[in-house]
Amino acid sequence: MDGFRVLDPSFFVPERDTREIARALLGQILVHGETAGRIVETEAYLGVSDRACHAWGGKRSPRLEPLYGPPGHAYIYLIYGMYHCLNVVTKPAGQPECVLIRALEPLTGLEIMAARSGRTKAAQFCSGPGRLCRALGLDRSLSGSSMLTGDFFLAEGNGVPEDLIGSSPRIGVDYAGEDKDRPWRYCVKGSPFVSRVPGSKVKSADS
DNA sequence: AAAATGATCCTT
DNA sequence: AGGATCATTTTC
Repeated sequence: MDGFRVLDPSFFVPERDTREIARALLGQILVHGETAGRIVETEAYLGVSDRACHAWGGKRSPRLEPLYGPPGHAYIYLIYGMYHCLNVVTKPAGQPECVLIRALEPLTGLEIMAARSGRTKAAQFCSGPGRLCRALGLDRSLSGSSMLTGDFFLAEGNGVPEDLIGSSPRIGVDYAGEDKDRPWRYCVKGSPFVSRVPGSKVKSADS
């Protein structure tokens, strides 16, 4: 049932730019227990100099500690009192950069995802950061854990060719001033599993 | 101690 | 367009 191979730690070499990692994560696989999906949408958050990043200005708090941890670790937080968002730390400890995973194409455990989400269309199970955490059963108890080992991990996929990757401004960061329009959101072009089609205001996967 | 605030999603 | 819902942060 498994057959997923954990992503090699060299994926997170220190000199690799977080935006490049965000692009390279497209087409890789996110696994938690019996559920798994192919990453089709990501956003890069560039640490202390990025006003949209939680660690902007070097801010620290107990919630943010995982973001200052080693690459390949998860930073998961609760948003709006009801949804969780999953980020992958991209840089060595002390350098708080990460990639927000925004959407997956469901691969395994479809019935579990359907039950958790209360939905019937697979295109709606994981099309959004809150949705995918709900469908995979992720919450902040997993924040700070490594995603390069265990039953919650990143696995090798086929990647996505450069010409199939689109970029657009990040979602929901209007507070970020001069950084709010930076095109650091990446989507697999034409994928029906992304949260919103770039350029459109409306959710793509909703009926 | 109290108030404000979300890297969202769902319903009207 | 507005409400749900609460951990975390900010303000008093």
